[in-house]
Amino acid sequence: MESDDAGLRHSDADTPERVRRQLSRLVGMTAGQLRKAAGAALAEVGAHKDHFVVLASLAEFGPASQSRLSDRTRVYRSDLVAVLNDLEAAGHIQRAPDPEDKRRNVITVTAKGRCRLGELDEVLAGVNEHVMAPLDPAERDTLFALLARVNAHLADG
Amino acid sequence: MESDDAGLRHSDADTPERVRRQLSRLVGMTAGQLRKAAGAALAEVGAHKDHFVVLASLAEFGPASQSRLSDRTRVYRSDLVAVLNDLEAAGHIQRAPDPEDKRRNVITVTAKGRCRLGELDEVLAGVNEHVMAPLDPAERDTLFALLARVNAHLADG
DNA sequence: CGGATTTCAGAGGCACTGATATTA
DNA sequence: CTAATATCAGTGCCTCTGAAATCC
Repeated sequence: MESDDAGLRHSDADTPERVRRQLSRLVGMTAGQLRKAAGAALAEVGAHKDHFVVLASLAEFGPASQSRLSDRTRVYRSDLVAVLNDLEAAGHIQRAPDPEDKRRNVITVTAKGRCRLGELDEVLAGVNEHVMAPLDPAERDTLFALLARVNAHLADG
Repeated sequence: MESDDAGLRHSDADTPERVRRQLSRLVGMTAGQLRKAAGAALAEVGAHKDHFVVLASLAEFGPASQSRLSDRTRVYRSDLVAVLNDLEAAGHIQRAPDPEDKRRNVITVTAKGRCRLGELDEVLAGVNEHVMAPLDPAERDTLFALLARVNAHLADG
């Protein structure tokens, strides 16, 4: 079908084919736009990408130390500190010293935090809907599946 | 078919579904990995992403002022200066004052520059092959087309 | 002692803005 | 005077590294 490569041809008349066939460029440009869209939407409600990820991980998998949270969310330990400071100041999480190991903090999501998570989830659902508007449901699944395969392949090697 | 969402399920057991269904996260992670792969491969031959883009644009569309080059490549005017300094020092391009408008420099790719472009193209072709290894040709086309459509849609709005 | 955890301080890449000097 | 060009300086976001302090 012609529509398969229509997107490619319509993209940049000023971009050489050599450049256009670089997946890294196309993915990079798209990532930048998505980051901007999600970042702006979250900023409107005073939130950040990592706030959402951390709250979601705590809500779904339960309390954890900062180290384990870092592993689960792929937010670096160093950066996690500021994120947790924000969430704690807003009353969305609680930081309590672990009685069994005084090196650790046990992070727990509060009721207010779960509410906040719902709010951020709605905001991001709106962004997702806007971003994937040109794709029908089957195409969205396909896009996710293809990206996930490339992603998993690169994570291994 | 089950294989359609297999990639999704196999991705992160530690990642909440709320997070996993954010396209911005999946695209962002993939972009990071691709950037690393391409960046490392180019660094091995002493090159940079923008060197390739600039050489390709000059080779395909001919000489241009820095301002026009910036428009064509989407490399900012400010950042383009350093890129052109590198390329000029290596003898890959020539910077000559425009006789018709003394504000402008006319940038021309040299024979050595065309040779360099071929070299970088091969390097990046290898990266592309490695990165898209798990996808068959039809899937690669589909991925490009879907991303291009999302991309074009976001570029408009 | 070696090893894990939290924290801070900072490097480096990329996208982007602002100011300045020069010339049209 | 205005507009455009090349250049330089610097901001902000994100990924990631290194080191210090505390505790096992």
